[in-house]
Amino acid sequence: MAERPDLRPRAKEVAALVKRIVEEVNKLSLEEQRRLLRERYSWVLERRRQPRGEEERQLPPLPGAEEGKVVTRFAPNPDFVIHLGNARPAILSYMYKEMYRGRMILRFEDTDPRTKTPLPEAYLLIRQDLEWLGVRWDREYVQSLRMETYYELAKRLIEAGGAYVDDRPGEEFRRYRGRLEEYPPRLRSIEENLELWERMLRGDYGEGEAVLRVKTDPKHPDPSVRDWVAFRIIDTVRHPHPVVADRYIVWPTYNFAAAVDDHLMGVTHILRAKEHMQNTVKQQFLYKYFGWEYPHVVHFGRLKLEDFIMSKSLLKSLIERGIGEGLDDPRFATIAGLRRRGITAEAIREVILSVGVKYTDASISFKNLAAINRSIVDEKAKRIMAVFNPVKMIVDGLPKGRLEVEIPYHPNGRLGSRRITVEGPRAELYIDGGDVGRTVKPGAIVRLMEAFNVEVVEAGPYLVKARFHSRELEEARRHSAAIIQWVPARDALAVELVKPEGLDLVRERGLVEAAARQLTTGEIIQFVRIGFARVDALEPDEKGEPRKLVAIYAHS
RNA sequence: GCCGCGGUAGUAUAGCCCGGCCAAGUAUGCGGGCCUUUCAAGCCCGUGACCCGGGUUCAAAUCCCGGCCGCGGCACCA
Repeated sequence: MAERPDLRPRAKEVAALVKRIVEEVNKLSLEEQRRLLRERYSWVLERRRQPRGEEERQLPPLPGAEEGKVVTRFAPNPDFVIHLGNARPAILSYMYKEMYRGRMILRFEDTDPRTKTPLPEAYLLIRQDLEWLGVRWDREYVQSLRMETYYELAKRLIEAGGAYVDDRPGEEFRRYRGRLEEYPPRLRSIEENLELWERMLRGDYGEGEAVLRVKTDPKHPDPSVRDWVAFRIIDTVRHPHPVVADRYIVWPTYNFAAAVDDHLMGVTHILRAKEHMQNTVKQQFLYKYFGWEYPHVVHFGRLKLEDFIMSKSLLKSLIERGIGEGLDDPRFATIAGLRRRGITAEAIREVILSVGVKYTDASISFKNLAAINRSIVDEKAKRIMAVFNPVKMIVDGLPKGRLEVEIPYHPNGRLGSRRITVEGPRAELYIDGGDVGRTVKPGAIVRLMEAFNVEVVEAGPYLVKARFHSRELEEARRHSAAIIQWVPARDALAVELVKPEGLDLVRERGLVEAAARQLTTGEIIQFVRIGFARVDALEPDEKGEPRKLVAIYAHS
């Protein structure tokens, strides 16, 4: 019917016909049906074979977007670093800009030195996080450096009769809420407003003593829309701004600054979370007064990482109380925190792309993120042997002399290899405490991965004694031997694996093979049979030699 | 409370605008198997969803109405 709309008026006839034929076909045997299908209707089979939904995932088109003319923006408040939730508008803005070969703007919205005091280092950290995410922008603005522009626009707005100075206490305004038309400040002349505005700028008013309000619909169903505040006074002597200190006391609110900037900067498409929906309504009043055209807006729901604290203020207070190691604590869902625990930018981009632009909130589990990350990291991560809660194993009966094995860093062989040597006839090495008593028990044949097989003689909690059994892998297979990782005692390096678990950091201590000395900070590796981890530090001793490898666990 | 927006498997998403190629696709998770010098990866099989109720229609995940549930906003925050 979808293909032949011309048949629709005769749907009843068609339905009857279909029914008859289906009955007829059902009378045939399965073999008969197959044969007929192959001989007479092979095109049906052809079509079936085509996989569905295999096309590359793409973002839905942007409303009103023109190739080469799209301008998007990401406008963070530098009072904190960005987290996975903020990454959504950032990445989507960037992807759409790329999709339409447009431009992207990065704008720091730092117009509240009092309750959302900007963090001086955040300006840089946010840029770094964005760059790491692969987000590239074309122009950059800082709102606190654009105050003169806002003042000028405010004046124009007053001149257009779109705003008035309200020098009464806030309660007074609220009292008039139902009959705003009669609110005395609202009735002031343009001249009077201009004069009062000049006095605000001059510093005649203190905090809370005067605001500039935008004249909106006094009967708007949402009371917050009614004559919203465009400028207020902030005592910057007491609350200095990290960029402009106490140079200004009259500050635009978010709705004024953002609205004006979006137009001035030529933004054509605003991609933002749905908590801003009411703001669109408010800002449109300004656009009407100025005779501007409002950009296209795309709203989407929140993106949550399950079991992670996503709230900025909560994260902030945790850090202030000294819980956590800072903005990049691996327990936090900040971009820096995720990076530090081995989540790649590619994985984050993929999650955000897969979540797309829906109104509904999305809650991603870490397992899900990990699955995506694993597929990215798997082919690049060196396989390294490390043992935790190490137990010493003494192997006797080895062939005399040097036993040298060359082990590739990755089964695909593309990551190079390292050599590990063992000295016969008696070797000391360490195995993972978790294996002792399980697969490593008296009488068992165990293969030390990539090296040789041993027969366990004694398996105590602190010492395992074993006897060399054979070299060949086939021999291990014949005995269905467990294959375990191990570390030669001679030049083992201390390792600490930090596992973020909820709000805890569990530290597991162990030993890692000597090759770990060659790793670099930031590298993502896989501890064989344990999981993926990111090298956080190679701590040196007094002589500058690596003393300990610190890695943060990512996922299995 | 008022205003706005949503509701497809455990999770995320496709399909909804424009009703019939949808007895609903994909990814991940989960269960099982194969393969493998890792408990990773890979391969195969299985699992499981249109919030509820009415209506329109030959035909509803898709359109309409009602309900329920969830989210967001209601600042001199952004």
